[in-house]
Amino acid sequence: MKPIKVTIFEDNKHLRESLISGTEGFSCSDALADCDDLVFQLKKSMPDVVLMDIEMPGMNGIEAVKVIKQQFPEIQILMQTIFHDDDNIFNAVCAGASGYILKTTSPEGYMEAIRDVFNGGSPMTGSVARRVLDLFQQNITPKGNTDYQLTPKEKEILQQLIKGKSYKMIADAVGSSYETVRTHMKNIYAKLHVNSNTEAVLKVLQEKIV
Amino acid sequence: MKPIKVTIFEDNKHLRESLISGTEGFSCSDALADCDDLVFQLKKSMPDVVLMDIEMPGMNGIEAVKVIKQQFPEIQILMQTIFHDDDNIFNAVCAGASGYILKTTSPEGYMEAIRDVFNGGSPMTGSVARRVLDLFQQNITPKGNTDYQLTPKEKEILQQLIKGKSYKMIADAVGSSYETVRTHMKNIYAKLHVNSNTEAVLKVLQEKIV
DNA sequence: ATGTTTCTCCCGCAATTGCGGTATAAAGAA
DNA sequence: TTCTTTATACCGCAATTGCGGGAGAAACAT
Repeated sequence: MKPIKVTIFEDNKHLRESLISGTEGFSCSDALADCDDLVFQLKKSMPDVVLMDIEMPGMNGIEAVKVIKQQFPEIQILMQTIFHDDDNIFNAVCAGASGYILKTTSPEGYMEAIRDVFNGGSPMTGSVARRVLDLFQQNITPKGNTDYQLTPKEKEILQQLIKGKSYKMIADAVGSSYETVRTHMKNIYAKLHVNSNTEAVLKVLQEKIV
Repeated sequence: MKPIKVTIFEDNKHLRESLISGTEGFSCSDALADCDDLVFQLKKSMPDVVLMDIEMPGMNGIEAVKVIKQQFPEIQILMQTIFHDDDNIFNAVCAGASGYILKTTSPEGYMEAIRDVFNGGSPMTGSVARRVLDLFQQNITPKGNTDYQLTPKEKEILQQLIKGKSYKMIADAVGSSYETVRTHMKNIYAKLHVNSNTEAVLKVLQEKIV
């Protein structure tokens, strides 16, 4: 088992450098006090995980996340901060950070979090998770308040339609004849008050019908 | 400080009932083995937090979440499960659950999680958080990773197309002839590798082109 | 000066779609 | 039982779209 290579961006880097280097299964590929030559440094050390301080001198930690994710999308980024500043954490998450921990976290917690991001997880506190969740739920549920009284079959056909299929393909997919699909489509158009394929697809996607 | 009122939905409910009742700052308002009369039961006990098992007899735990959130949006729901089944957890989160813990969680972990959801947090494991995060970032970021080399005019036409307009209407909108629009569309189709109006619209919307 | 790209426009033809009918059978409600 | 809804299926015709060409003008790069 190869050790997880970690690069640390932190003001007082020596604190955690020894911790990581001294723990089984981890290796510290680099420890930097600022974000100068960010890309160059990372190219040299090529870490699996970056431990990034949100409060950095010079380049902002969140800016750094953006740069890293753009240049090295495969590197997992774990944010750390002294404050429990939801806004910053939230921005970092949007920028591409995969997890977030407080600096008050125990050494074991640190290693656990690093292992978690490396394995594709996103360790974070409940309050951060909630903020992400709220925005997420808001985005996926713009409330299909309008009811178009579509029958099950009609919805089934619409689901195929919004995959970009033609009537023939839909007929095949839902097990009805081509002509039957056409009949259903006529009824769907009437119910949705549209008069083209495209309009129907747009209405379904935008109003989250089916 | 009033105790946090918790209602438990679980198969072997007695396990946790005593735990919650016996802990300072918590009270168990109810403990139910199934989701019969869900709304009636909740009206009676009016809990702050619902501890819901994802694997429930009768009504599915996720369905229950939907019902509860619709009827009592202020109740916080904490999911619990034996398995680490990302799909179910993910669905639960979409349905309105605010947090998620494994049943193997320690008693202290349980109380911590309940306190967390009550206080507006969303306790969850790293892997669930990651799934939510991924979908979230996908919906937020312009996602311009794919470049189809569309010309300005082609993009302009696509913008009209995703409003549901026909070629004739587009021609009018962009100030070109019907035939010109058709020519552009041909080129667009070739660049996007699609062969129908619907597919083009879907690709543009999904990949946030234009 | 020459080639490339972009925008422009037209023709033709096949396929698909939009819309108007008609019609039968099963299921459910009145 | 009769009426309504849903799903099934077909016909015809007009309009639109998809795809194959060709072709000119302007802008831009080499």
